[in-house]
Amino acid sequence: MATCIDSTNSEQLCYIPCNFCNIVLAVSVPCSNLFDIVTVRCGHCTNMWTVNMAAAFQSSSSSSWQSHTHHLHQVANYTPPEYKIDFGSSSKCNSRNMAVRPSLTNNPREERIVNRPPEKRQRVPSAYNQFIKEEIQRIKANNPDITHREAFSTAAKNWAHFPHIHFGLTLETKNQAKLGASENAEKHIIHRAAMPKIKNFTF
DNA sequence: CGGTGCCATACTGTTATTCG
DNA sequence: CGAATAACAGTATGGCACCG
Repeated sequence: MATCIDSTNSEQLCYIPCNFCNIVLAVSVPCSNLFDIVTVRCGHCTNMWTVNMAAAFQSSSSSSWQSHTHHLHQVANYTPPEYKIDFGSSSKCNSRNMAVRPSLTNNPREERIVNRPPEKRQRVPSAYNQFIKEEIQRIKANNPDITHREAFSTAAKNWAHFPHIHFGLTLETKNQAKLGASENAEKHIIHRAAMPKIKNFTF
């Protein structure tokens, strides 16, 4: 049924085919929920269904993994407009919105040229966008009285001060280059436990 | 007065354009 | 043709202006 691949230490990227439109959704599932029953909503057809993540995990045997590898590679490199998925009925992750991508296998280069809207471009939110979104929520949760402007500013500074935690992207190179500089920003250290869930987008 | 739309914030990534 | 530069879109949301 579903196939899961390694994403980060805290989340697992799973590919779950939609029961209704057969589109394969890339779902980022927290490791704590990997063996729960979660509700998935297809961003393409908007239908919802439940997925037993434990069964999904077991069904993704090593034999089937080979046959999926190529397809998943295509999924991972596809950058369509974002679809949302939520775990509405899951008691453990009822408030999370997950970014998912339908597994259309269009040529990214071709889409870049052909599917360009005539006026406004629809773009997939970058890692920075994701960071800001979740960081603002976190800051406001910690400081309910803070203004949105201040929260936004703080989130942006956190991003600027911690390039090495940018969702694990280019971790190795940036970390080496900016490790020394980041030491000066020690006072801004964010409680890692409170950090937004890192999504290892592979666009 | 309610609904709608725009702007502001910081910053990055993508795309288009220009120039050597 | 490749590099450099500019413009724009995206993230959330409060506040303000405008219109019916």
